Amino acid sequence: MEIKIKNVKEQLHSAGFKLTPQREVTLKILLENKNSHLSAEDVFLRVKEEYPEIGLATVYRTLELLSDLQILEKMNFGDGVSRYDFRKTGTKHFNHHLICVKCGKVQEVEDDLLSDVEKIIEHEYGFMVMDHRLTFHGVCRECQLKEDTNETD
Amino acid sequence: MEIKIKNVKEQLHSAGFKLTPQREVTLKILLENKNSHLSAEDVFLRVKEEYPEIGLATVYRTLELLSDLQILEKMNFGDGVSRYDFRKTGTKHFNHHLICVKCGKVQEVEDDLLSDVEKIIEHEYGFMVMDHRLTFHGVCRECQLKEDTNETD
DNA sequence: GTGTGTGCAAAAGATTTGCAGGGCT
DNA sequence: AGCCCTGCAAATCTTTTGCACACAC
Repeated sequence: MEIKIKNVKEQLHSAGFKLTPQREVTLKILLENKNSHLSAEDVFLRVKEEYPEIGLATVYRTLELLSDLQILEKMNFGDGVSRYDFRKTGTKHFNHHLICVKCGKVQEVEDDLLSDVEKIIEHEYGFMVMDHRLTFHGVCRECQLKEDTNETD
Repeated sequence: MEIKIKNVKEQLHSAGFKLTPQREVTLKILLENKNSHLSAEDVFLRVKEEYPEIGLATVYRTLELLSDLQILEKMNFGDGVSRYDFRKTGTKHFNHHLICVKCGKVQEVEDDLLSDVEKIIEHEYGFMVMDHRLTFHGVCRECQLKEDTNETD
């Protein structure tokens, strides 16, 4: 369940790559911000605090490498930047996201709610589903409460 | 059901904008390529054939304007470019997309398959859903047939 | 010494913006 | 005249790439 750096190190080695200090710090930051869907820039800034010599290109290369190895998932919420987070292993990596249009928070939904929908797609459209992305835009619980209290919107 | 330029013209006027020749050609191209999910560049190149003086910035501005007016929907399939298509009016604009990883074709699913899922999200997560994006990645019927015939992949 | 990985700077690609000019009212 | 709209070029932003150097085996 828990992702460990040691674990990733083995995956890197078995694919012929090394766990360099830069990659290790990057991984550490990602582990500390699990489910935060950081952008490359976000990761870069945080890694830089701990490893100031790092270059943005290295962060991009690391994020791409880890995505290729299916350790990270690269996703895109339509705001022009790619965001990265650990790919869930147990759940067939079928996560959904709830994006609050008020506060911008991104919340994960780990339940797989789409198996029925997928069956329909496969039967009705003859489309063999390999993966899916589901994003809901709306207002999160906290912002709904805030709105009720403070009607200044 | 059918979108007409005249109709859009009225929407523009009531919002204080004009239907310029550039905007009209852009609309015409979009109408001719409904459900094709053209990128700004795609639209630009096609408009240019008919209206060579147009600038790319104008196309961007038109696409943004029409998206603001909820005539177009701006979407993003994670390939780094925004794509545009008419927003479906009848269907609560809840369309889903099937993206074929073999041939790149994007197919529309107009059925609303998510009303049950949405209820779960609202009840379980207290999240007020306003819109959603659902994309399936997989292999379309045609490419599956091609693969069966020609096992050269 | 061969190869991988890095930092920097430059390049590339998509989109936005500043500005002067054009047309309509 | 005033205002909206346009084309062009420049600017911006994200991401990728080229290159020389460093480090490991």
